[in-house]
Amino acid sequence: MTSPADSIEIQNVVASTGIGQELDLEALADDLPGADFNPDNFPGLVYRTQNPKAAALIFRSGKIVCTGAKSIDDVHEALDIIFDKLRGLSIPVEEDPEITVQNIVSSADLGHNLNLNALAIGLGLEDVEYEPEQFPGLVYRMDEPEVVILLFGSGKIVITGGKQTDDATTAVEQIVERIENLGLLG
Amino acid sequence: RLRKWQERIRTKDAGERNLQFALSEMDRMASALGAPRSTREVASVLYRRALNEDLIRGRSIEAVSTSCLYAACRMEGIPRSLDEVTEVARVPYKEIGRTYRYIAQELKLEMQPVDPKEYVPRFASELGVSEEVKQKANEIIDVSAEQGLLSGKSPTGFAAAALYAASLLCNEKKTQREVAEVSQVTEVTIRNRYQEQIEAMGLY
DNA sequence: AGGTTACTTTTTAAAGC
DNA sequence: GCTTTAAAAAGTAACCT
Repeated sequence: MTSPADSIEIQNVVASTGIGQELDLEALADDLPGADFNPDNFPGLVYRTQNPKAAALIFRSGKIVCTGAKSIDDVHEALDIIFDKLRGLSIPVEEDPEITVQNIVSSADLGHNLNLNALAIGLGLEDVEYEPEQFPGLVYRMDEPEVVILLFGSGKIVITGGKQTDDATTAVEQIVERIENLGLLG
Repeated sequence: RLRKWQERIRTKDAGERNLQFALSEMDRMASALGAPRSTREVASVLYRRALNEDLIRGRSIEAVSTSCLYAACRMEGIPRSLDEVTEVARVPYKEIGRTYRYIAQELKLEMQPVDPKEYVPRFASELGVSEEVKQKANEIIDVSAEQGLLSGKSPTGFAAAALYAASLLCNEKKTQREVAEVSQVTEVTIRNRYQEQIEAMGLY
């Protein structure tokens, strides 16, 4: 028997860090092949790593946002690549800049179709946003852990807003229990 | 002290002027949408509640007025789709949707999802089909919704497909194009929902 | 009629308007 | 509030063949 918690897959990890050094993004855009910098549109320089696949937003302040990685390890690997590139450009970067995970997006499968109409009423209309005319997913804001869950008619779900790896696991266990108690799972 | 008093008067006057503007806007849009007087009254009550609870700060009067009217139509059981409302509104679709969700949440309206059957009478009369077609469409909606086909689907597209299917079953055929026009849904969506619904009815 | 692309929702940091 | 980045879910839409 496979439980929904076993179907959890991390899809995206967002993290922030900083090199503790101001940067000249115009010069960096010229020195970093593949860098996208359009200060008129957005103040950050966009740099993409291939292995692991991730995108970094580098700011003038030296602060960096990394997104698109599939695991926390990948976030560290991607940022290490960027730190080394900067060092290669004679830009001083601290030994191990602190990296903070800001958001983890995961997907999972409850294994049964869901009646979203009944679920909206069962979970409580005050805690739920379900507007199928605008978006097919039901939006449920969970308090503990503090995450947002998108539930679809297929039983597939998305858990986002968590900062720890096990937030998604706890959230899935909680939502499965609530849906089961409502008699709305399978 | 006098300044504060004057400012209060000014704010109150501005609020009253804005309220009059909001009421006239809701009236204009309600007329354009063919919504009855009761709907305008519900919408104005919602707007006054939003005003009293200070929900308009940081939002445009237009967006709040439009959202109140959209919510009122739904509460009265005679919904207008966001696309239809957008056609007579002066704010974009996305802003109406976002403002509506905010107002519904803050005023604790506890809005139920729109029942596709609520679109049948209006779409049917615009198509000029018989009472039999309406009844058949309602039956198709109930049967396919019971089989779980409604989850995540647009109520407008669901109603449109049911009316298309019903018109065929009752020998009063309306083309997908005709149904698409009155429902503001694409023919592709009608086709997709139609296929699922006739299977649910055991009619393929 | 089908296929591709792209937009809707949620989350999160960053700097600045 | 907006701008940008990534990712999943499923529905709808626009455009092309």
